[in-house]
Amino acid sequence: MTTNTKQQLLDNAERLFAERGFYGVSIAAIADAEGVTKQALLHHFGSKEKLYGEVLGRISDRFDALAHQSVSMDADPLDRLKHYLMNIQRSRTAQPNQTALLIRELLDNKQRIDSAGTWYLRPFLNGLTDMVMAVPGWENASREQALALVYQLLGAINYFSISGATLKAIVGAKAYAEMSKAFPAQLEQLITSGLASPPSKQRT
Amino acid sequence: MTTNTKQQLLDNAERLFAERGFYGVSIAAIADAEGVTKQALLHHFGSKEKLYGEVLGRISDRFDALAHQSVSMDADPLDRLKHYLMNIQRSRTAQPNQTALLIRELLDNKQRIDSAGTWYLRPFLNGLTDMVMAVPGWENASREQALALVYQLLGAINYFSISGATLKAIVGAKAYAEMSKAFPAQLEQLITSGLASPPSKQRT
DNA sequence: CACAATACTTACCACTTGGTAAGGTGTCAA
DNA sequence: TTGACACCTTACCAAGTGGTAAGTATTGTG
Repeated sequence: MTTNTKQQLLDNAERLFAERGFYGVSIAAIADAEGVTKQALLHHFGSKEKLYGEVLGRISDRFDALAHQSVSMDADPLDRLKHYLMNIQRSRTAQPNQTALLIRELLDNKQRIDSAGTWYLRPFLNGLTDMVMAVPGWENASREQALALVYQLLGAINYFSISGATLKAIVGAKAYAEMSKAFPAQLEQLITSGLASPPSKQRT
Repeated sequence: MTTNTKQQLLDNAERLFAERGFYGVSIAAIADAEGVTKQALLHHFGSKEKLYGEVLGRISDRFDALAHQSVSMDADPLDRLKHYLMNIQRSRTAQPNQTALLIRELLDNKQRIDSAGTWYLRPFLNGLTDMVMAVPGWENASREQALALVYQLLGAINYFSISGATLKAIVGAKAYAEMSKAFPAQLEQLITSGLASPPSKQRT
C-alpha cells in the first residue's frame, strides 16, 4: 500500500494534536513518531495547517458514518435518539483522542469561527436537533431549546471523556473504572430525564 | 501601587492562555499586550511555567471563595447544592476565560497528572460530591455515583460555555442570545432531574 | 528502454522561542 | 552619601519553528 505512511502520519497527528494541541506539536515531532523526516510529512500534506485540516476531516467523516448508521435503526423517534446518543458515547470511549481534539477545536476556533461562518460539525448538530424535535412532546419546542438540550447531553458525554485522566488521578484507578462502567447507564437516565420534560407549554 | 503591572500581566496572561493555550502564547505576546518588554515579565515571574502556575492559582482561589460563600447560605442540602451550582454557572458567565483555561488544563494535564497525583480542583470536586451525598435519597449512593452526577452537571455547564462562539456562529447571534437567556432555567431543571433520581435501590 | 510520477532525503533558511547577562534608574532606609 | 532593592532596559543566545530548494531512489507505465 503506497499511502500507508500517510494514514499512519494522520494517526500520529490525531493523537499528538489531541494530547498537546495544535501549537504544542511540531510537524517534526509528528514525523519522528512515524520514523520519517519532517519533509516527508510536508511532502504528503503541504503544510501543518493542511495536515490539521485532514485530521479534522477524518473525524468529521467518522461522525457522519455514525449518524447514517444510527438513523435507520429505530423507527420510534425517542428510541432512535437514545440509540444515536449512546452510539456517540461508545465511539467516544473507543476513540478518546478524537473527543479531546474536538474540544480543543471548540476552544481554539473562538476567534476564527466568527469570520468563517461555517463549521464541519454543523450538520451533526442540526441532525441531533432534528431528532430531538421529532420526539413526542418536543414538536412545539423552539429549535433553540432543542439545541440547548443537545448541548447539555453532549456536554455530559464529552466532559466525562476529557476529564478521564484527572478523574482517575483524583479518585483512584479502581473507583474510576467503576465510574466508567456505570456511566452509560447514568447517561441513559440523563437522556431520559432531559427528554421527558420538554420546555414551556408544560409544567413539572 | 507597585505590583500593578504584575496583576495586569496576570490578567493578560489569563486571557491569552485561555484563548490560545499554553503553547499558543509566547511570553513576548503577553508582555506586549501590557506594553512592557518580555524581560520585565520574566523579572516578575521567573519563567513561563511559573507565570502559568500563578494564573491557575488565582483561578483556584476564586473557586474557593465561591465555595465558602455558598456553603452557609442555605440550610437545606438540596437548596444549597442548587444554589452552589447556579453560582458556578453565574461565575462561568462572568468569567468565560477562566472556564476555557480550566478545560485546557484538563486536556493538557493528561500526562502530568498521573505522576503529580494531586490537583488543585480536588477540594472543589470533593466538596460538590459531599453536597450531592447530603441530599435526601443520595445517602446510600456510592461516592463514585455522586461524583459521576457532579461531572455530568459540570459538563453541561462548561460545555455550553466553551462552545459559545461556535454556537453563535452556527445558530446566529439572536438565537444564541435566546439560548443564553434560557440556559439557567434549563440547567436548574437538569439539576432537579438529576438529583430526583438517585441510582440503585430505587427504580424509575 | 525512456519517462514520469511517487516518496522520500539532505541542506538550508528566516524567524520565533524561552531564557541569560549585564546594566540603568528610581525609591527608600541606615 | 552609600547601599540595597524593585523594576525595568538593551543586547544576546542556543534551540526550535514552519517552510523551500534541490536532489535521489523506487516504482509503475508507455
